[in-house]
Amino acid sequence: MDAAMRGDARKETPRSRLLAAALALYSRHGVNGTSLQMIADRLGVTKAAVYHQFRSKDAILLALLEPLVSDMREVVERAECERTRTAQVESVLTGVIDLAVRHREVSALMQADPAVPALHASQSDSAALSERIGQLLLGPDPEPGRLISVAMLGSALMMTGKNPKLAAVEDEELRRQMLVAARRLLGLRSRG
Amino acid sequence: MDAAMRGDARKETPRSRLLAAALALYSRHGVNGTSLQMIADRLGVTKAAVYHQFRSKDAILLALLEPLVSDMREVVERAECERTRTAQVESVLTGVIDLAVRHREVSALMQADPAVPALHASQSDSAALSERIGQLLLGPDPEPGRLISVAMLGSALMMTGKNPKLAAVEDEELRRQMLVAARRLLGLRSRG
DNA sequence: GTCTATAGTAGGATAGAC
DNA sequence: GTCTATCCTACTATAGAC
Repeated sequence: MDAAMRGDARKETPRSRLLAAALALYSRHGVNGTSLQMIADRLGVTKAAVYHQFRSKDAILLALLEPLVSDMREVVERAECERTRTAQVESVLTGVIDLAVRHREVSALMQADPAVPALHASQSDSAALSERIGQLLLGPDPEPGRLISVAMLGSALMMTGKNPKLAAVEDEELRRQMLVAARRLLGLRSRG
Repeated sequence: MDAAMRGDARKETPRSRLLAAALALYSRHGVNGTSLQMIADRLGVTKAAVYHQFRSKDAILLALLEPLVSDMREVVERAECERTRTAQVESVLTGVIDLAVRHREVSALMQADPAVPALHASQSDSAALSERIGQLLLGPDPEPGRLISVAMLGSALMMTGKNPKLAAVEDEELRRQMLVAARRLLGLRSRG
């Protein structure tokens, strides 16, 4: 299996190639800045061929987000089962970092692209999951300092993977360093 | 002077009202997701009236970014004059946080909207300023851990002000708490 | 400074042949 | 699964009246 397709596709299907092309363009130009014509051109086909794979432009975005949303749901549900605050924070922190590193580009897309909330308004709702993640990190009745640290952490975790300077950093290394930095940001002790 | 217009406009001109409307829509829907019709509708006028104030859609975005870019340039140039690494980091950190708080929505727009790099490719170039800010924070020959902390900090600083949960937080409080959190993230001692 | 009207283009999406 | 051809809508932008 090629290294570039880890995690998104087991086989090189027309569908998976289309999704990869769309993700690259969405990351660079934004969803609203990318036309179906641009996607088709990148694949060397016509728009009609794109419509054979997906019934609409929204369907492409949904398909791109689906694996991330699914992983987010799993992370949130697992963390919410923990019984101490410390364990909840620990669980959600490692879970979100893992997911942000595995889905680097899609995470940034979900965090920053205005087309995502517009789409999920009537859909499976990534916003609610982000909200639950925030609550887990905040805990009950947070001080302003905590509120602000957690807000900063949210942007940092989801957006960092897209940074071109980190493109060459291995997943494992990136995960480890992000976890250390996130603990510092929240004022947690590094685990011995 | 009304509290809502601090920093962007001394008088309530048609131009300043237009910029405020555009910024609100750009923040919510993205630049590419906002049409001139939407801006005109929000002001209760027609598109032609918008074109009387700005010759193109790009010109509106440029006018919105200009005060932030100008402040960024000032911050970078001041920091680059400092002679010790510690003083450079201190200067750029306080400067960027101050600017990110004063221009909360525009900062997030510049950081996250794909229309901004597309525009500045041929313009005054905010990308080069961001690059210089990154260099000041990184220093020469950074370890991977530092590279990743600084990448996280960059997203965090520019995006945090847009967080709706922090809308009620006063500028002064937000600035102070962001500075404390940023120091923790970078592993700096709080100033005594 | 705002309007009506319109040009010219590009967008998402569909129909039907191969 | 990909094509050509087309529909309809929305977009940016301009011209010219008030």
